[in-house]
Amino acid sequence: MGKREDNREETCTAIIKAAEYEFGLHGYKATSINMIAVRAGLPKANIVYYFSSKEALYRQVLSHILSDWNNVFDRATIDDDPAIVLDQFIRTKLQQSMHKPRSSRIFAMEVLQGAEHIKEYLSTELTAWFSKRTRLIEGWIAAGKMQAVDPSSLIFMIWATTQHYADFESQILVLQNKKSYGKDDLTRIGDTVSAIILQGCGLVRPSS
Amino acid sequence: MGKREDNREETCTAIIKAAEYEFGLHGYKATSINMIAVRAGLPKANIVYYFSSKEALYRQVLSHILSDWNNVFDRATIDDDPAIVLDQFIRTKLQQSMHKPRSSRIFAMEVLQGAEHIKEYLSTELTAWFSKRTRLIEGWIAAGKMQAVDPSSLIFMIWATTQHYADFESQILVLQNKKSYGKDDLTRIGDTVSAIILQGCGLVRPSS
DNA sequence: GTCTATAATCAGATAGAC
DNA sequence: GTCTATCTGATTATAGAC
Repeated sequence: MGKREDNREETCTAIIKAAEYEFGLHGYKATSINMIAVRAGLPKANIVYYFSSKEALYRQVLSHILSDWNNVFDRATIDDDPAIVLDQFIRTKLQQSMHKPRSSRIFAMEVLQGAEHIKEYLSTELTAWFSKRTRLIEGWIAAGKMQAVDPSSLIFMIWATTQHYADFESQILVLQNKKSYGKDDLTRIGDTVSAIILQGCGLVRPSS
Repeated sequence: MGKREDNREETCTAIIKAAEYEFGLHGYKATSINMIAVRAGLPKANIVYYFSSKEALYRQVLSHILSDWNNVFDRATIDDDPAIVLDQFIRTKLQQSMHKPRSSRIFAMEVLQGAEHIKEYLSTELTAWFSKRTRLIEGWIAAGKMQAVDPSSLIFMIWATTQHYADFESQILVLQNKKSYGKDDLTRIGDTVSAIILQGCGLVRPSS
């Protein structure tokens, strides 16, 4: 009995991983249960057996991705230096984006198509996170720690820029005549993006 | 005969418009020919009659979108003021993004899924445009008109930020508890984004 | 040229053998 | 628990009537 349950868990994990891969490549609708089954090395009926439906599996994949999205920014307070926090936030996001591009793409496609499956997450968890962070930025501005900027636009700008490298990877690689990102790319892009945004908010980048 | 051809052209335009709408809402795969037919007010066989296949219609929609994408930036030269050009570029892109969100989303989904249908456009037209623009920025930097920044990252940053408002509209509206963008949003966002990016490049925004 | 009816294919989900 | 075979429905594309 113990062994069986272990197998079940392992199998489920393998299926979610395969599903994440395929959904991240083709999107929800264009991914068939069979594609996932082939990648997981299982007959397609097993997929449905473990996750009753394609949509249920997709929801599992989504929540698996969202649970992975915790940031440095989460723990920042008004006493912290906005330059250090924002720099870290940008670099961490960029790293996530370039390290797990398929997760980012699944999320992007979900939002692009109306975010029907994650409406609740957006309107509860993320909204709470977002209003805390905008208030923190307002606090920094009020305390004279940074220039007056619209906090929402600033956060969207950081999200947009960092996710762009995952979501538009195919375009970027063509334009730069590359096959994949290198380690130097991550550094160069991080430096540029962080420099522009920090300086744009009247902040000085930490020298570390 | 003249009348018939006129009708044909009108019908084709109506179909492309309907297709753009539906593809922009659900993406390529999740949009059925029937959805397009219903929106265009035609029987679905007519869609296939005018555009031999779903994919051919999709390609038409894509090229229709791409032909619409000319920017202020296109005509800028080294003698222009980078502050004015970049400010205009940002605001125009933002306006396009918020005014035609579905076009932006079709393009985004296409790139997200590997850009198979527009590989040629990316590697010819867009690559040419891109290398011209990066060289222009390098020229400005060499001429001391702006601070040294990585030109590619700067362009990607502007693309990412401006498109974000179309592509992630559903997320943004939830987070800001709105039903749609207002005219004031366009102004506020344009001001913030332009201010951060220009200041981030060591430029002073034109006062107009 | 325009549309109805239909063929051919492929998807998600189920029933039931092992 | 695991897998094969099958059902049901939807989709693209075509054939052919008007």
